Amino acid sequence: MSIQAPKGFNDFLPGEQYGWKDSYRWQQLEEHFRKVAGQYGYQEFRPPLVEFLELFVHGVGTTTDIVTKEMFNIVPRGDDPDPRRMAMRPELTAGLCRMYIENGIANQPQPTKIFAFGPNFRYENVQKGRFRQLHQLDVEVFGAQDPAVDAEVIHLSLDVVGRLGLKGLTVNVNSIGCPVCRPKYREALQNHFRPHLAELCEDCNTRIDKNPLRLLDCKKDSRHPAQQNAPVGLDYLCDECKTHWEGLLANLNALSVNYQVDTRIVRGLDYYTKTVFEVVSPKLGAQSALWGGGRYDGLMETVGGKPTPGVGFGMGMERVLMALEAEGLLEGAFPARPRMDAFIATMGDVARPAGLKLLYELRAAGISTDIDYLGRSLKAQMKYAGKQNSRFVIILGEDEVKNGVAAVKNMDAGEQQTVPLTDLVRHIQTIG
RNA sequence: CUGACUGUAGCUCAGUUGGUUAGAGCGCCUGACUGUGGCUCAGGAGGUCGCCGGUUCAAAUCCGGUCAGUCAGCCCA
Repeated sequence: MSIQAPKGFNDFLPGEQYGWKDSYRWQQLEEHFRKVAGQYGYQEFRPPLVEFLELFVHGVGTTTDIVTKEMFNIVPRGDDPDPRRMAMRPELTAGLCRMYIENGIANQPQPTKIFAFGPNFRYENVQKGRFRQLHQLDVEVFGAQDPAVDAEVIHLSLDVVGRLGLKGLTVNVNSIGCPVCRPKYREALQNHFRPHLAELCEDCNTRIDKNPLRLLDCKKDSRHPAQQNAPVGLDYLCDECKTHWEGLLANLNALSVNYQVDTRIVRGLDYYTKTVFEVVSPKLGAQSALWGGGRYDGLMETVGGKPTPGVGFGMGMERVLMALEAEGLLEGAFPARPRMDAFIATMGDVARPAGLKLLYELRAAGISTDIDYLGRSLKAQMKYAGKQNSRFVIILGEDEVKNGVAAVKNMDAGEQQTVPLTDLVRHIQTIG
């Protein structure tokens, strides 16, 4: 084997045989997302793929796995006067906050409703549904704390996949409070788990001081009795968070969103406050989360902006496409590749230049057209046109050129007629 | 990083208890008509059997190592 793609980096090629890696399906998923987000009033932001490392450290959180062990770092050249490290973005939210601050978007009409999508990079152990270059569809709302916005964002995310036919998903929601109430809950968790530390795993022993909420989503110790009767975060919410939580549920009910309250989801990113949610599919194996998100009212301040509430989600494009494939919905979700309108088959040295001239005339008229570049026989050109699924084959030989006509074969009907060159565009547009 | 499984043609895979020029299907190219696709038929191109070493008269096959891939732990999208 010669050189291969790096581990966790996928190739996307055109062709249905590539399944969820079919580049045409990716193109359609992106267009679909643009359309749905547009209908909800969201506008596209395009953050760079690289930011200063500092932004992600502050934005994503110093205790997160993403920052502590999964960052693709970029070390500046030795002769670069700016010595700051940069990093490939591991997620989109931090960069979007930076854009919002740096461009003074807060001075535009609020709230700011953003969609974005593209590749993110995490130095992970590769597995089914988990890659080092992963793609996300992302939505953020800055500048509104109304729980109706949390509900809108959740509804939007479900709408995106719902319109593609994906069903049987579980929507888990929870509230993890705010800087006012979370310390009390953290303390309650620490007091609850501390007596059992000797029986818990190494990670849990570290987490109890750094991030006790994540004791709850430890898989190793999930069956430990201390997990079963652990304090529930919802019981510790302050008045403001409690009101927000109840408002969220009321709004979700009003929108007929089918959700489950799961008090164990806490999310792996530090910036969340109040609402957190996760949507999982039963069809994906170990990496079952299709998307997740929540509210992060403190994030904008953390990365250097004025206090601004925010809520959003990141949806895994690979996982959505894989779930569609597992459900047999890939063909149904995305229409078939558009056909070519015409293929020009020429014979001989006289017809060739005439064919090339015609090729560009048809293209200029908006007719998708191709021609043979391998000097093949007429038979082989016909065969090739058939494989390309062209609607028409325009045949040019010496006789046709001499008479200013072309033999036009309708490949579906198998019929052929003689058409004046001056009438070709209209002929194809009429029938096609 | 740990564990399990897997590496043979572009793709999906056969390959017997080690034995001569390593096979099939699909795909690709050419021909069966000196100007007509899909079907059929004939032919062709394409492989240092992941790599290195060992055992043997002989290794795709057995052994060791190594690299790569897949899935799982962990974590998340």
